[in-house]
Order: sequence, then C-alpha cells, then structure tokens
Amino acid sequence: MEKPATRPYRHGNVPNAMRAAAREILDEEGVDAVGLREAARRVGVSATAAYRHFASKEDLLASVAAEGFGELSATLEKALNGSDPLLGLGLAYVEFALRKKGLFRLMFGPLLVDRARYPGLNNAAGATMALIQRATADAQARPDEQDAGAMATWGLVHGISSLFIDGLVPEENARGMAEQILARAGMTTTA
Amino acid sequence: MEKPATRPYRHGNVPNAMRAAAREILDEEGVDAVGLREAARRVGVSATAAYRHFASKEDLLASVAAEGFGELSATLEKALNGSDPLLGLGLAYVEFALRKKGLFRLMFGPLLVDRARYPGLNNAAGATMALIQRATADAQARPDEQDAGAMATWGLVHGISSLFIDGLVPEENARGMAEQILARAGMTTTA
DNA sequence: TGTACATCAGTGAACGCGCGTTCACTGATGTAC
DNA sequence: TGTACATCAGTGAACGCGCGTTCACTGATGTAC
Repeated sequence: MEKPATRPYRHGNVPNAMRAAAREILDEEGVDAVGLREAARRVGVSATAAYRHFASKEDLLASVAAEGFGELSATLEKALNGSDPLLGLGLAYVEFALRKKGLFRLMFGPLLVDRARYPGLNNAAGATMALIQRATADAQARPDEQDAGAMATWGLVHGISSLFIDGLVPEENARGMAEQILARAGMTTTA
Repeated sequence: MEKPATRPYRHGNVPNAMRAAAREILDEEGVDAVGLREAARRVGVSATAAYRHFASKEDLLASVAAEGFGELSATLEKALNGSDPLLGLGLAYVEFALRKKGLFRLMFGPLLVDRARYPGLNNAAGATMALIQRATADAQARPDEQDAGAMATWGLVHGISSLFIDGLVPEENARGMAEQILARAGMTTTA
C-alpha cells in the first residue's frame, strides 16, 4: 500500500494493491465511496495505470467481490469442523458480515447487478452457495427438501447479518443474540 | 408527475411529487441513480425549489424510506388476517421486496446510516419491527424467547428477500420457493 | 373594502467537485537473431 | 555478446458529465388594520 521512497518504475503488483486499496475505502467510507481514481491514488499510481489491469471500475469491484466470496467460503469451511457444524457455519457467517461490513455489502449489493458478466465472481459466489448446500444436506433427513433447507439456512443467516449491519437491530451482543436465534430456529445438527 | 400545459406558479404538492419522482427513479435505475436534481427535473420544478421542502438530498431519501416502511407495515398488517398469520406475513414481506426492489434497498441500505437522525424514518421502521414482534409473540410459547423469536422471523424473511432481489437465488417461482422455506422453517402458527 | 407588508414558493445562474475514461506519449523489459 | 525491436507498464493532461448546494432575486398569497 505505502509506496517506498522511490518506487521502481514497475510497481510489481498493481492488481492486488488496487484490490487492497479498494477494500480500505470500503471499510473506511463505505461502498459508495469506492472509486478507481481514489484507489489508484492510494496505491501511488496514476488512475490510467489501473486500466492496464482492469477493464473498468466495475471490473475492479467484481474482482474485489470475488475475493470476498473466496474468503467467506474459507471462513465457513473452517467453521464446519466443530461439534455443531450448522450452528458454527451460521455464527461464522454473521461474524464475517460484522467484521467486513463494506465488503459484505459490495458482495451482495446492487453495484454488481450484472454479476453474470464476471465469471470469476460468479464461480466464487457459486462455491459459497454450494458449500452451504453441502453443509445443510448433511443435517437434512429428506432429500427432496434439500434445496429449501439450504435456502432456509442461507436466508436466515443472511437476514440476521443484514439486519445487524444495516442497523435495524442493535449490534451489541450480536454474537449471543445470533446464537440464541440460530439454536432456536433448529439450526443445530443434533435436533 | 407530468406537468400541465401551464403549471400554476405554485405547484401545490412538491414534497409528494418529489417523493413520487424519487421512487420512479428508484424503480427504473436503482438506488444510486436517485438525485435531487433529477427528481426535481421530473417534477417539472427547479432543483432549488426542492430546498423549500427538504433540507438536503438525504432528507428527501429519508422521507421516501419512511414512506416505504409505512407501506410495508400496512402490507404486513393486512397479511395477518389469513388462517396462518405468520406464514402470511412472511410471504407478504418477500413479495413486497420483489415488487419494490429499489425502495426495499433504500429502506435497508447504507444510504441512510444516520437513520437515527430522522425521527420520522426511525418511527416508521420501529413500527414495522413492533408489528413483526407482536405477530411472532402470538405464535410463541415461552415469553423469554420472544425477542429471539421475532428476530428469527424477521431475519429469515429478510434474508430470503435479499437473496432474491440481489440475484443470488433465481427469482423464478420465488413465491413457491418462499412458501416451502417458510413452512419448513416452522413459520406456521399451527406447528 | 383597501392597502401595506410580511411571508412563502418559486426562478436561473453559478460554484466547486470528483468521477470514469481516453489520448498521446515515454521508459523499462524481454526476446530473436 | 550485441543489438534491433516488439511489448508492456507506466505517465500527465484533458474531456465531459452530473451532482449537491448556494446566491440573489421575483411573483403570488395571506393577514393586520
């Protein structure tokens, strides 16, 4: 991020640096403040340089969102290792959203309506969905209800996350609250 | 909206017309396209005129969002009259989101982080929340779990709605899907 | 019933801003022979 | 081991845009006496 006293002519990793800068802005000022110019400025590179690596601003955002889905998948995967996988997944999802509000909003927000146009993003989001589906299927008796079961799981954890990060429900004791809700909703494998 | 051949000097209802225009833009071009100048243009009035009635762009948006919460509350209230109130509420919520995507995004989106600064909006959102709480309490055995119960309901329906309108789950047969999910999740009073 | 005056709703022009993107260009690097 | 040349990564200046907001102002309306 911070440029050395004299940056060599070639930066070396503009794409990653741009993504990192975009995420900084995302965290600090929210999704609407992210701009190609501002990100380039933070990287210490001209705005034009970014166009060597990204076709457009939207392309950069799609790439950041794809990165986000990758991280979400990794987080959820790890959370499945506990004694109560489904509850673990739910809590991990909510915590991810709270920890990375701006990123979460970008990933699911309307900035990327043309999600289908970005295969990398599409695949990353699909992988997250598949992971949730697998986790739910394991805790699911009737196979004909697996789709609905997965979407119920996803819907519940996504909705709770959204209500928290959009300030509709106070964030204090979010974890305890989430735990109670998920358990109550039957999101425990043992039930 | 459409101005008469010769509009009288006083428009008569600029605030309502501005809100209506903002909602048009919301529907047509999404939440990011809504602007005070564009709304005023559609109303047929100078941008400056809007400042007689709204302190700022944010003020206008807050007022639109409050209107939205009012409509959501009315919709949910009506839906409680059926034989299965909780399921009815859930379906009505999802349908509202699908029918008024832009408005829904504005109501819950990050454009209004300072929600607390707009009492009208705050009250309207609070009323919606209270309505959901009441509806859930009626279907709830243990009183110590009412808060978690209400938030589980809200979270689930909100999450499903979000996944639909953000395109993470295909929208075709949304109603049938929602019905299956809500029933499966125990969101039926009879359960 | 008139009239002076305060108030309210509107106007057009302008300010300053930051944005996404394109243009014509330069400097460094890699490669073929 | 040199050298010509294509390629790649960067530059600064500029374009055009629409935005939110403010300014100084005018025309219509309501009210006190």
